Amino acid sequence: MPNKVSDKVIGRLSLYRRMLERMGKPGNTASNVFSHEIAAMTGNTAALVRRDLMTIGFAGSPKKGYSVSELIQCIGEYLDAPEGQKAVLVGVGNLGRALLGHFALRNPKLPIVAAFDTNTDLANRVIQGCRCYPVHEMGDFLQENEVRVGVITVPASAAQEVADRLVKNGITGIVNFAPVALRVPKYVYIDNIDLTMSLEKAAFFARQHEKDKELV
Amino acid sequence: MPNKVSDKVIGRLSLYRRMLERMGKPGNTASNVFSHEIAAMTGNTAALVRRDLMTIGFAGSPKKGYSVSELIQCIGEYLDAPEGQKAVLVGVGNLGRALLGHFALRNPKLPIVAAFDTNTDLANRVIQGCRCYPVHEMGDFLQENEVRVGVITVPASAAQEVADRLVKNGITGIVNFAPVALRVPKYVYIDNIDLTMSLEKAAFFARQHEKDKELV
DNA sequence: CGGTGTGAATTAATTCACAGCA
DNA sequence: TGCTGTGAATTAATTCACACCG
Repeated sequence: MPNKVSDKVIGRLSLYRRMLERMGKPGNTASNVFSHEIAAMTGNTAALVRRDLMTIGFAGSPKKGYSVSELIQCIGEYLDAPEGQKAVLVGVGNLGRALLGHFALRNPKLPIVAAFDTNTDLANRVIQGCRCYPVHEMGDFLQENEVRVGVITVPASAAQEVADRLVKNGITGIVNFAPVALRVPKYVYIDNIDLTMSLEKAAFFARQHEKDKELV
Repeated sequence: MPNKVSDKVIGRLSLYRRMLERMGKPGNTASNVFSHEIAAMTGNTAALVRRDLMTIGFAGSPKKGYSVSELIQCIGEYLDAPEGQKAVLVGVGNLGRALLGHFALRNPKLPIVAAFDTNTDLANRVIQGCRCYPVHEMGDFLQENEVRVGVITVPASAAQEVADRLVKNGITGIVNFAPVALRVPKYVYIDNIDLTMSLEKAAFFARQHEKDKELV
């Protein structure tokens, strides 16, 4: 049904949800929010928040705003697979381990069910609550468990090969931390996270913005 | 000079450079590239590459394309601070450690010169080649070393406080891994990297794209 | 030809601005 | 009054398409 929704909208919805869940935590005092409040929490404008909610067909009332719990549920129905979705991670180096810890128990609808590495010493060890397997078992595992989401944290030199194997075994969504442009079929979604690029951008704009400092 | 260049252009330039450096590595056989080759390496279109190079005023020749070494140098002059730039990292947990390893020796013009953590057990330990200090020494360190770039890898609950202290002590560019919208003055650049969002996006589009699979 | 450089056109993303509602 | 929902306008990002060059 949700035909042609942009990457950016999906990203923001994910963020709205996380912030709303945090809101609901302590005494759950506020059961309603206004678009400008969501905007402030997430660093966006109120108009953009309303647009985003429009695209998932969620309506509020001018008087009370949006129901927090209903909105969380609506975003969940939109974003999550009803029966949940399994993900795997490939490359259990420093970064891989850190991410396993990071993702563990984050979204119960989207667990990382296995990790793979060429280092056979890791085989069957459990890291951050996630069991590791040797890479040669990856194909079978993906097929048997119908995994569709993969995280790549191997060195750049191995990333294309890993991507090829993931795609061959049914993965259609990838988060890639290796600094290479992976070549995959058009139907496979890739989100590239380039840490070096991010640092270099921050450094560049740190210099740019420093000049404007006094003006503000 | 470079007034009003977008975040995206800067990001791509950083990526072009990295790919070009990789090219130049082995026998340095190819000393020239065409825009469509850069495009293929980085997952962009040739037209976009040419536009980006236009914005930094780099010209090639129709016959030979662009000189690899000259282009690397030109991008460097554009992106890097001539005398280099120091960065720090705050929050030496799993993710922080992994990033220290990742950034170590990446770009010699942009070293991570120190890490900070509330855990005093880490004080003066050297992790991934980077010395750790207790957070209470952060302000002085930043001032004395004229640091302008910071990486935040603390838990969400501590991120705003850390950001405030960074900004107060002169930081104008931040890479933020905590899932919160940091409130900072307008002149401070922030790149938010939200790992959970990335995973959820990949999961969403994995499902979307699966439907189109046969069509491709 | 097979490139580059670039104005013009297009498409995507965001904001404006306002009617309508409780 | 202060919000939502949304068409229209605006702004940003990318692609088109073509003159020109060796």
